[in-house]
Amino acid sequence: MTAADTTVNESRERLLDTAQHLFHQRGFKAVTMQQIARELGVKQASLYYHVPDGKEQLFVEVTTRSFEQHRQGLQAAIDSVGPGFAEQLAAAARWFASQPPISLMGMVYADMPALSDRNTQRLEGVAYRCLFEPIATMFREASMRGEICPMHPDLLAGSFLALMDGITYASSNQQASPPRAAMGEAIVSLLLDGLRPRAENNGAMTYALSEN
Amino acid sequence: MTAADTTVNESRERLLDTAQHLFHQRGFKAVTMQQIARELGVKQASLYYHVPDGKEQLFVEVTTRSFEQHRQGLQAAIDSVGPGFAEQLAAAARWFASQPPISLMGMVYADMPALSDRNTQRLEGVAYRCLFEPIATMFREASMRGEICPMHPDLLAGSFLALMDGITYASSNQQASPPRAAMGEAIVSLLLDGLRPRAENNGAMTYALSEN
DNA sequence: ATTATCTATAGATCTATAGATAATGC
DNA sequence: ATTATCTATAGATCTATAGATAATGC
Repeated sequence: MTAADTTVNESRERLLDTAQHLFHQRGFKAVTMQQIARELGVKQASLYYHVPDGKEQLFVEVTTRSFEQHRQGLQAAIDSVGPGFAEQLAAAARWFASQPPISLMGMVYADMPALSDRNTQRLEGVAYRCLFEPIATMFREASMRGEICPMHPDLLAGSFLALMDGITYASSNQQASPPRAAMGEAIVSLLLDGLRPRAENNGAMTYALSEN
Repeated sequence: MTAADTTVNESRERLLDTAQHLFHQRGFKAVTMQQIARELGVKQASLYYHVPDGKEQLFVEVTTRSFEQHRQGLQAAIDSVGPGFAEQLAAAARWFASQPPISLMGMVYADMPALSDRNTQRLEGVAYRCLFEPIATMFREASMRGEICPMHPDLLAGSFLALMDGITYASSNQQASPPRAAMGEAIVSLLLDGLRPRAENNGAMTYALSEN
């Protein structure tokens, strides 16, 4: 515990990565320490050497880590394209499409209720700060610059997150679904221009109706 | 089993209602037979008289029932407003806002992996037929009538479902969130007109920027 | 005789701990 | 001596079954 604090701990990192992957794919309750151990090729009890505080703490740690990564990547993506809102929204969508799914709504539905109140509150706070806040700020600033119609930034941020979360569902569930990046682009243009045909149709629409 | 098939079975209905409520609020794995029994004021083992095929079959039954109810209500809502797309979309949104949440994405994330393959496929089929199909058809027909820009109806249906699912999340999670019906309206106008300011701004936007 | 409950419990998991064991570095 | 694993297992759940018990209707 003393020297390992500073040293890069290879085994522990592998454990966290594996747990993160499994948890975010199947949920806290559905994943057992047994399964994580099997994936790593060790015995279940051996995990507790690296994670002495147990399964719930492990979940909180990897989820927090994942959300922090999203905050950083999301902010970098938004900042990388300058102050135009349409570009920022597209950059945010590309970021989500490039990342492994988070199933935010699934977590709230199934994982949070299984955690202690303290951990639920903590994770909700992290989710707010890392995912909701950066996006709401983007909408709020665009609104103040007059680039978008004045709608409640919180509602827009929640809608955007729900849509990004939904891309996961569609692409895992549907047979022969389009790539996630293309779905992200289509959703961005939907959010920008809406469904109603415009007089000045400048061809921003992708994803035209094919068959079915 | 012989006479009870036709007779309305009061206790069994109460059991199904309670199970449906709990399952769709917390998920298949998180809800125990113990909890369902406690809610009903009976002992856990007594449930098996009404549901001899066990917990998983109970989940499949109540989820199927719930999806069928959605199909009926959704179709009735859409049909009740005639052929105008904007009205149909608003009616569908009102339907979802009026119903207890389904957490469709949460189910796919957490519940499906815990079921047998057979039951997963069955429920996916029911979800497709009851939720996805009616909405995709609405978009497809509006598209053919030229009322909306030509975008892939499946993508639009998935996006709409994700947004309706997301309303749940926002209204359960956010402090002092607006009522679900108002969020539904705002999302409909967002989908119709998009975020970009229009020259001919006919004031369809609700939910104007307030504070924060 | 049928219906609907109950008590008791087997059997299956799952988390987490205790203590042994092997390998590595001083 | 420290690090990282292992075996073994206690203790807590959870599902589902077996068989007893009470109430109702013929």
